[in-house]
Amino acid sequence: MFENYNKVQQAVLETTLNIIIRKELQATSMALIAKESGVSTGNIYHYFKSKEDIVNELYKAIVTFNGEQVRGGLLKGTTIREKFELGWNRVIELGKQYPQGFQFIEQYSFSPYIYEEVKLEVYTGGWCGPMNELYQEAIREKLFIPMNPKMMVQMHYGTFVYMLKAHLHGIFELSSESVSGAIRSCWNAVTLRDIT
Amino acid sequence: MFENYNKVQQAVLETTLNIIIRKELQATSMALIAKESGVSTGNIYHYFKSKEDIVNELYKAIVTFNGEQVRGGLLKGTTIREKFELGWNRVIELGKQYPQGFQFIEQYSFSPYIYEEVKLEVYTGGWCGPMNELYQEAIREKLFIPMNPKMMVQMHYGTFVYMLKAHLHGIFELSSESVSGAIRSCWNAVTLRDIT
DNA sequence: TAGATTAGAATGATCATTCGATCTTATGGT
DNA sequence: ACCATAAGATCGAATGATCATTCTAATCTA
Repeated sequence: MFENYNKVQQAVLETTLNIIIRKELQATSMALIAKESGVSTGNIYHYFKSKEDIVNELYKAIVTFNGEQVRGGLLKGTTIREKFELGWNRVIELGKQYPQGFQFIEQYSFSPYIYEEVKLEVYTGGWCGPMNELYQEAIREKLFIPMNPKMMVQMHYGTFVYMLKAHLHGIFELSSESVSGAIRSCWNAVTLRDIT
Repeated sequence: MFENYNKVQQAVLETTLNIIIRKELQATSMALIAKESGVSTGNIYHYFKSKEDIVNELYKAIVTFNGEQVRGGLLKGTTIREKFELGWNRVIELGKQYPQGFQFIEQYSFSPYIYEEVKLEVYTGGWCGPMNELYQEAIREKLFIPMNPKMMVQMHYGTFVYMLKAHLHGIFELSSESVSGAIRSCWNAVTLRDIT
């Protein structure tokens, strides 16, 4: 997840993620990050401009990583349906595999603490664009109902986010059958058919 | 939203909500709450045990209020389909009408800052229980596909949460047609039919 | 005039950030 | 091969600001 950073930066980013999820941003002090990461406060400031900078870098790293993974899934598919399934599958897999990163993005994607410029930079390089295009194409081919494609993507993302949240909070288990069932149900929700 | 509190408490809760949404919890200082609410710090501590207490009380107040509204919608309907539509409509209306409350709950429902006991207390008095039962009934009557009802409710809630989030961030407008379209699409996603 | 309410300065803790010193590493001259 | 030296990396104590909370005195109310 942090391959593009050096050892010290990796330690700081990983530790910060860990503490934020465990104790909230406001309880995440530089002293604590220093202690848990094994990097002195002085040295942290050698690699990061400020605390804000650490958190924004963390955000950037995770969303970029997720974007690459999901785009990879989208490219693997050939038909629209295949791309749909592979793409969303990656989203869910990422949430299961990196729960802390998932929770962090969930909590901070709408937070004023993350700079607008970072959010934008990351949105364009993420997976939303390609997914929006996929939906657009599906509408053009009369496969999906004529709804705002961006809205559909957001809604489907919300579906999986809450499925993952509930799973991470132990409300229910998430078998591969229930995942594919959920994806299929989303597909059904937006494909054209006669009954209303 | 804060009918059960006195004038001072209302001012403090409203101001706190406002600042938290604008500036994050960590930038929400008692001094700022005092200044913006017109209540001195000393007096705030006359009505609240601590800062944590204010935030938890805020959480409780909003979720309780939302719970009452949505349960009211559920009771108004007679058929399952009507209850489904009226219930989710209330959820969306609440988000549109009280965007700050909506955002606050969204950000803090999974935060360690809110006591587990408050989350639990509020969950039982909220709308999740009645909605779960509605889904359970729909499954029993072979109207819905045989999926974990709690999971379905979470997924549908996520759908509307992200629709609202995108709307609040100006990605698209939310007409009453697109809202009812979204609800219909959720209904279609889980009702039984022949095509896969 | 007693009790409840309000005010805001005082307190002590904690925090982000800075700074000067020490340690490590890489380089180049002998 | 060996050392001198400079540049970068690391450290943790010091700094000054800010914060949650407390306390005492003032004000209101019934």
